[in-house]
Amino acid sequence: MTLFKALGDELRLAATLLIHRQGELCVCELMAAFEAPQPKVSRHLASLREAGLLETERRGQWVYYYLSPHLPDWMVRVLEETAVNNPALIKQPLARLQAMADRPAVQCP
Amino acid sequence: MTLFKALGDELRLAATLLIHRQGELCVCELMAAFEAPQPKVSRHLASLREAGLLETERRGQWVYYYLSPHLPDWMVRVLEETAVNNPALIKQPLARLQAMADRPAVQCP
DNA sequence: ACTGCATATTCGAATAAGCGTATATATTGG
DNA sequence: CCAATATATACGCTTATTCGAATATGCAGT
Repeated sequence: MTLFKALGDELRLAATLLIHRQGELCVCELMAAFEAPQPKVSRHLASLREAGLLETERRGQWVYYYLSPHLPDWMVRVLEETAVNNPALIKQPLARLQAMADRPAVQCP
Repeated sequence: MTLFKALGDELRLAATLLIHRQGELCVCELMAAFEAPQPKVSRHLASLREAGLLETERRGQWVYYYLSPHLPDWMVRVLEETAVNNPALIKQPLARLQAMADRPAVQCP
């Protein structure tokens, strides 16, 4: 699966941008952000990982997804170019994420 | 069809990059460059046009495809970033194009 | 060990993409 | 008008994607 094929699905694209923006997110946060059923989110994340875009780290019951540190710089630039010029893609998901109650590891102590 | 979906097919991606690099190309030149049957090339070009990436101009019997001048700058940057970092994508097609005999409007008089 | 929660995977069905063959349209030159 | 060339489209078929529902796995706390 090539980069563009991986980003060709809107959920995968928006999830990738949201994850990049937030540093890392777990599956349940993405479910809330996109109001999508769990298997759907999980499957799309799996294909992003298989495409080499994301990596995962389990912490307790949660699995966190983050941009692969091995992603070539130009791919990161493509993502950032896309994010800057398409804020609408993640606007609502970001709002829902921030409004989410009981987020597992909120970054602000 | 979004940008990334349009570029998700390898022929569409490579054809777009080749067209961008060459300024414009007609269908028969792309057939030669990619050694692909005419309906296949034509269909993929049509979907790139429907996606807003390409526009066409008929000159005589030939229909020339070129990057849409209305393409947002960031999309052009994405294409150029991709081209610079993936030269292999169009290397052989470019060689076949340059080796092509009887090209319709060769640019060097 | 058992329960609950988070995540992953499997399965079958529905939909969409892509392809080759055949055919249609457009243009040029007799 | 006719033939030849370039391009576009329609059709039937095959293969990929995507989905929801159900099930499996993995970890935490009791």
